[in-house]
Amino acid sequence: MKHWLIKSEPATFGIEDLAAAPHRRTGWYGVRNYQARNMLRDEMDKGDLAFFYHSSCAAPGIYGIVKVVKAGYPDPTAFERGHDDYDPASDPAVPRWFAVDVELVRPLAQPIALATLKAHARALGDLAVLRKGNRLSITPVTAEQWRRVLALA
DNA sequence: GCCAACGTTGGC
DNA sequence: GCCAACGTTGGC
Repeated sequence: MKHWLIKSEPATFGIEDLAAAPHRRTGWYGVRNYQARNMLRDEMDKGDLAFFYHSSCAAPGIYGIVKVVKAGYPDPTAFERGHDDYDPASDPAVPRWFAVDVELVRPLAQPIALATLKAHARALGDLAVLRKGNRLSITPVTAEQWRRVLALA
């Protein structure tokens, strides 16, 4: 089982939206970056766990834990004419963009602020979300990093 | 709003 | 293949 960190802007879709979703599940749609696409398509497996991270907000940080409940499949929004994430270059016969489904395991009673992660940067090693200029919306987390991050909650 | 970092596009 | 221009991300 692998571990990940996935980012979302709470103004668009936050941990509370996931908690309110049917079966507390959602399709992780709209990723339009090839590196992240490759992880969705090739590396994320059913059963993997991920930190749910809020970005571009007043208090960025980790707000919950989610589980991958469906491995990579073609992102349907790429084929929806008129959808914000529609990509006319994505041919259904050769899909360009992928998604997974995630389910909320639990929100963190005490979210882990980005500032807290930074304060423990040394112990967390090369945690991708702490890298300067990091913009990837999906990043891998090692088992050791996962454990150490959780210990900060 | 500012700015650094990065990805993508397109001319050559 | 190079590289400048541009758009986006995301913290502050």
